[in-house]
Amino acid sequence: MKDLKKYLTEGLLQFTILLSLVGVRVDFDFYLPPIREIIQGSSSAYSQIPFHSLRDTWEGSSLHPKSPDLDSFFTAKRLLDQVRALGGTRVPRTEVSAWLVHAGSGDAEAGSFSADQTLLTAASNEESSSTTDSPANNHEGPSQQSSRSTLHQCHASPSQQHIGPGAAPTSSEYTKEKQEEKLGCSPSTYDYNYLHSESGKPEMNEDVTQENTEEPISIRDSTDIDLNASNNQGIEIDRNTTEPSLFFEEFIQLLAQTENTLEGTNENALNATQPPNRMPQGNSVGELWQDFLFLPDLNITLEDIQPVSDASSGRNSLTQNADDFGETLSQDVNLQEVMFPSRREETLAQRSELFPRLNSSSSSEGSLNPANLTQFLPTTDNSSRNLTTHDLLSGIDDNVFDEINLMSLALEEGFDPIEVSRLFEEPDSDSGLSLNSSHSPTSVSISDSSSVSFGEDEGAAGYSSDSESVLYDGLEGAVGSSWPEVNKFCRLDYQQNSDYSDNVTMHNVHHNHTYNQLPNQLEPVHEYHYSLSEKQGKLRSPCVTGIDNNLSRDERRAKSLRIPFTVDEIVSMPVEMFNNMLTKHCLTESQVTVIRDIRRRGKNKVAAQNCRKRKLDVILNLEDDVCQLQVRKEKLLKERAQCSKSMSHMKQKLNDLYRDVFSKLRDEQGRPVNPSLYALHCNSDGSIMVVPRRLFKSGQKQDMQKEKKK
DNA sequence: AATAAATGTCATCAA
DNA sequence: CTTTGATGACATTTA
Repeated sequence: MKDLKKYLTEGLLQFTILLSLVGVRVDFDFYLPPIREIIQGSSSAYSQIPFHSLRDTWEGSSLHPKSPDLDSFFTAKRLLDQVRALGGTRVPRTEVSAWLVHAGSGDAEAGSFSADQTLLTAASNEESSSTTDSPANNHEGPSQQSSRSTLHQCHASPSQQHIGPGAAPTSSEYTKEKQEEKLGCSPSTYDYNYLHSESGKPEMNEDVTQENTEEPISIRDSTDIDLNASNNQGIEIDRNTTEPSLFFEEFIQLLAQTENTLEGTNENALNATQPPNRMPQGNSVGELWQDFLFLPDLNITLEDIQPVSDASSGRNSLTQNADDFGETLSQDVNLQEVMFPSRREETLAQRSELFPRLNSSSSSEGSLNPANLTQFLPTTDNSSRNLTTHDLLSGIDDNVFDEINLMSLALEEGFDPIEVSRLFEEPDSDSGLSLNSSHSPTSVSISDSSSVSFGEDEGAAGYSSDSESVLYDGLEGAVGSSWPEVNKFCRLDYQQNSDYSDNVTMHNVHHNHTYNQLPNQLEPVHEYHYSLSEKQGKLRSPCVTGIDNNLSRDERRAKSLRIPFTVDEIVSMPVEMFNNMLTKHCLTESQVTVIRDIRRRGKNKVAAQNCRKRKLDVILNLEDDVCQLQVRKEKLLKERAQCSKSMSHMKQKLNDLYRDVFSKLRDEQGRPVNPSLYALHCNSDGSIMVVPRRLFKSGQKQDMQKEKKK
């Protein structure tokens, strides 16, 4: 029993990791510059939120705007476009989220479309039906339609929250909105359906079906709405930006629920499963993660999960979820084969490359069976996501898993950065894992550490000598590797240089300390390294150089001084913690100096980024103002021309009238009145008098004088 | 190799 | 006094 629980828990953990990772990538729409501007407005820089701290938070699981993962995003986007081009039906972008979540949904096509089918599965089935044209999918029962209606609702509703005139929240506001949505502002039906159908409890989904069938919405409705919504970028964007994180969080909750289900009984699961909209206030992703990670004995392998899913014939109650899970897996694989048979092998190959890393990074003693994992991985996506994340999966490299492992480790340690750093300092510890054991299980730690850290071409920096290898021994991961940014920087290089670790083994590092403006503060050994590195820097292999570029100078400096903190930690930690760190640790003077420099520079870097962003915003705003003023000026000029034209017209008419009046005027003798001698004077009371011009002029002069006096 | 843009860094000021 | 953010100016990196 407990083993089953552990297996499933571990499997779900891995699955969640994959899902969350994929979700992160899908979230890239958020970083499309124009779209982002639409959402956040142009004043995001004023939010004063350090980018790195934002991305280091759970909320900031979204990527840094400048993250190199944008490449992955664009790749995924291009692939998605290809998918759309393949199928006759154009896939709305909204469906991407659904596909991704489908990985976690219950048996997608295990049987007929029953009431317990998840809404997201329904969505994915819709896609598969439209793309593969499977006959089975053509028989769509009312329950499926109802599920789709739910999908439609949950997609439309949250997006509308952001739609509105002038809806351009700043980044902080945007984050707040996301949090509000996560806390239950999103439609309850959506959360309810999603989570309960995920748990695979038919009795729960009956309610869902009843609820949904009240308002049956056809599949096409959903699609049409999505397509229409694509005309409105706001809708589309919001959907893409809010849902992935939502799914991720809910998935974590689902895992906890699954845990409860396995621990207790099935009937308890119903009670334990609460509607997501009643999610406790403090149930942040981090807490959920923490709760999850505190579950005992997570050390299981996917290999162990496989028998559970294979036991579908048994169909006992405890393995019900696992059964559905396994069926989903195979189903997804089949879908992939149907849609992209040519890519099947390629994808599998990439995944099998991935597995050893996952294996080594996920559990020290666990041995993942690539074949099993191959079946496992596709669950994170279905047909469409296989396309969009074909590269993404390859992008989910060891670094990502390492990050997660580091985070979990950190959580287990109470997230004490010091403790985490100590973990990193254990050369043989798999918990140090991160960059070490993942990409090349066979390589030794030293070689890996060097592979990750060295080779920046910056200035005179050079890492080509073996003499400093001792300095870095066991420090891998201590600097800049436990946070997403650095790992993401490293990712592509890992992918492209799968065998490079062997090469890198030969490259140990020298550090350039000329960067420091106060070289006298540095220990003499560093000066020595600098002189060496300057000479040998150009001799480094391009492979190492590419990886080395991923570490900043400060990171390398910190590494060289054996500073047991990451640059991000040093920069982003609060002042109190920072001071405590300086006092509690026996740091040398040079270390303290470097740490302070790192902190100062890191802070200033963020400040400079904000400042520049702000300046750009100001410039853009001024340009906008100029454009608006020019438009207004042209408009005023047109108005003036119009006015002068009408004035001349009026004058003409007045002259005509004047002449007409004088032509009919006669003096006492019946002679016509000379208009050059007389003028028409309009009194204030509206009466008109014929006044001799000299009197009229003198009267005008008097009026002028009076006005001047005033 | 030259160049512009982007980014990092330092000095300085103000809060 | 220290810390932090903002910003101009300069340096360095990147495209």
